[in-house]
Amino acid sequence: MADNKPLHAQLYEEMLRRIHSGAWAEGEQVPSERSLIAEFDTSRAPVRQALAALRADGLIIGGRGTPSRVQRIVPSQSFETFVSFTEWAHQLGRIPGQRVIEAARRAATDLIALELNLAPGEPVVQITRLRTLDGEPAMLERSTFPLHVGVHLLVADLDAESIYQTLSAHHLTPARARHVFDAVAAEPLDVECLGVALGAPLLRVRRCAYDDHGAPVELADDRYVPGMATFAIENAAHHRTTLTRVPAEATGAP
Amino acid sequence: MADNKPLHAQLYEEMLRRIHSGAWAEGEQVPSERSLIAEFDTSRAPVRQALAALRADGLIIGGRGTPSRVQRIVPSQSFETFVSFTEWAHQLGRIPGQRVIEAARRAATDLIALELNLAPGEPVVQITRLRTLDGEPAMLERSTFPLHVGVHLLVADLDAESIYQTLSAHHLTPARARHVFDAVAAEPLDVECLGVALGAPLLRVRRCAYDDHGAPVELADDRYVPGMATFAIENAAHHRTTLTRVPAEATGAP
DNA sequence: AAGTGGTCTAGACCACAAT
DNA sequence: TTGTGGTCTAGACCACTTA
Repeated sequence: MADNKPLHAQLYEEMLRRIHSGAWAEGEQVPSERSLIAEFDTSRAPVRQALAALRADGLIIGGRGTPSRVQRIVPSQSFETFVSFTEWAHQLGRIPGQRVIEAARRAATDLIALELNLAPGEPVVQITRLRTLDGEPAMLERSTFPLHVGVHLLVADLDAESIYQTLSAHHLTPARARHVFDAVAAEPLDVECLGVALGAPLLRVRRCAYDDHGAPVELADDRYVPGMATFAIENAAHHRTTLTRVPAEATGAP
Repeated sequence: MADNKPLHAQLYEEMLRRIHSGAWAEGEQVPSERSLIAEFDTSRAPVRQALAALRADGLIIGGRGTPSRVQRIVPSQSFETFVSFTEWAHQLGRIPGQRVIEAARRAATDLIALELNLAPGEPVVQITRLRTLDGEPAMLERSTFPLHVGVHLLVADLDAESIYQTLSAHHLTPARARHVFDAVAAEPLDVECLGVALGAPLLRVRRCAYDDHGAPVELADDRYVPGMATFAIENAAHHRTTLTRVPAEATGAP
């Protein structure tokens, strides 16, 4: 193991391995802090810091008199999986597909310029794609990119490649995103691509993604066919909230 | 100040006050840990624990050689504010309202029994309420409670009181929740209560809330009028994801 | 009564950024 | 070089749960 990482981070990774390998079984007790201190021959702070990280991940619970227990093994989706439709579908074991409806270069409207931190009228690249799951229409994606980002996409084979992957190859990986959820009625283009009735309800997810330095990378308007995908949030008073995009059938018990 | 809270929690609250009051101005440096140790006449651990909590809330950033700085004053919503419509409206400075459409005791359907971890046919309490913001219809809430929870609600004045508050008074405070988002077409009852057209798109949020011990407390189906409220998620590769229910006008830049 | 996690003290050394 | 936060040690006492 690399020695450059802090001890608590190494302990965290080791504990993660033990949970995923089943050495620390789901529902069973985690060894006591004192025994972990003895095993790793260290002091209490790094052990507690590692355990706190597991706790924040929702992987262990309990305490206060009782030994901590392993809570669940299925983790929340990574940022990458959450942001990228392609990654998400692959993780589910389903086949993502896409068909480019339009890829255009045009001048930014005032609203888009504001969100992307550009001057009104500056050129942007707009790409409209139909996204499918196992061949069935699932979502219509309207994405807008600043020109310096979009140029890489105009020359890419978007019918075969993930936008996320293409951007990553040019060191334009999104590092932060804001998603806003609401419902809209299907417009004519939605009707044509998604095969729903005019005015049918669609789940709209508007996304603005930023790079490492906080510069806007993408502005998107995704419209999901109900029944194909939903979004789930688990949040608790005491630990980190987790986010998942889920196939619509799985409503999910505790 | 109550003395029963741990020191780090008291420090956290005091620091929160200073940030909200402007004593620690946005963008400015937070006093150094050493000076805070001196001021509060304590040791480093509680001070660092309080600062770590602020950091997890996204209220302060920085470090590693540089002093920490106050990041933003509008924090993400607490679990309580996120879960409770009433709390949320109050925090926005808007006036929440509610009208009970129905409050009934009936037998659980198979689906509801499954989600609430009851036997099919066991009694449950179902409450349908219209929620308003500044007098305008905003959301139709269909909640189902296990009988031992719901009995407290059947005798409460739900037109005046928050369900969340009523439950808290009986030590039934939700501690964990799962929210699932999708879009649905307005049904006749939605039309009647919310004043939208039949088939109009509504943002549906299905919620299952659990108490401290993991026992289901509430199963809800909330339908929001587009334009009255949306939900926003900020998620980053490296920080905790934050969740906010926002008035629909504010799309929000970085 | 014994064991657990929660909290706190009082030090120490480190990497890093600004001066 | 100085000050910052990041990490770690080696103790201690507490509240709580379980047996």
